[in-house]
Amino acid sequence: MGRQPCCDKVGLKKGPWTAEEDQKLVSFLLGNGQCCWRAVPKLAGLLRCGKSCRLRWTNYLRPDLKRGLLSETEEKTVIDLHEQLGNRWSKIASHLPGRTDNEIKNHWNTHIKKKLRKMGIDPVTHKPLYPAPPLADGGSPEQKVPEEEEEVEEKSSAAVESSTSTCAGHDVFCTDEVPMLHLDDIVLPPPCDVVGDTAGSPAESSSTSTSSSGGGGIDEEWLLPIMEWPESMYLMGLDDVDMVTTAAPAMATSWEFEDPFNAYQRIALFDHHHELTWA
DNA sequence: AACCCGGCCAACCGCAAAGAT
DNA sequence: GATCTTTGCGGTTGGCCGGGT
Repeated sequence: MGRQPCCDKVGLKKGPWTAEEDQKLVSFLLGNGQCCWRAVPKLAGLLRCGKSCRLRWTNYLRPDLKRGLLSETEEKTVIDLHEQLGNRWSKIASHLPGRTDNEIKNHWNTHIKKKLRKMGIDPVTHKPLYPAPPLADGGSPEQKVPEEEEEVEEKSSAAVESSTSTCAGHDVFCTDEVPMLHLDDIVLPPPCDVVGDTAGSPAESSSTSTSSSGGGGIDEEWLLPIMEWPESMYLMGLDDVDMVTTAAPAMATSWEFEDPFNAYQRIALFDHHHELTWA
């Protein structure tokens, strides 16, 4: 009964990922795409189980991830979807581009749940925690909130209104608020002429990483090796994985983990380029 | 300064679903 | 159709960090 845990093999590493492991995983996945997760750690030279690799990629390393707290609109969407779908975090996440199910789940448990309770709303049923008097006719009257919570209630009344009103009036999700890369946005440049085009990529929000390049924009040192990959890698088969992993240090030299997502957006461009060329 | 406590979030675990044979 | 393998999902945990005492 029950399957063996995939990570119980002796010698497999657990716990937090190191920058080096991240590099290996990203390098491998960018070079080879997402294939069989079980084979990924071996091919990428990682002492992790495939599951752990997949999780790390989908929750943290994926180029299209959006970081930071959920916006009010996103939060509203989550509440609305949760009412419809329950704890189906992955379904909910699919409506919020750039957000992961794990992120939403965490945010729900740490922020939204609490918020709803303070508002007198049961986060499970999305109904008032404190039942209304039976004679209430039509519509649900304002639920009585314990005195200690009234202040909070007042402060967030606007939020209550918006979140609860979404149940009836919410029509379309505002995914346009999420800056995502679309195929149309990507001008596929000739392989050696990409730097200029990507300089205005939508990643400006995280452009604080000026630590080494000083230019405040694209780190060409970093970008060039990446964008030059396809030329050689298209010629590689899976047997050439070693080449990919040994090529990684070239990009690793200027890998900026303090603000990796500026870079990741660039990787996304590369990834699209790569995929399209493959196709 | 030291300790405690709670919040937060990355990562793990176990199960279920989907896919392959 | 049965069995096995792989992937995906949701619940839970563990450790770090900041604020309070």
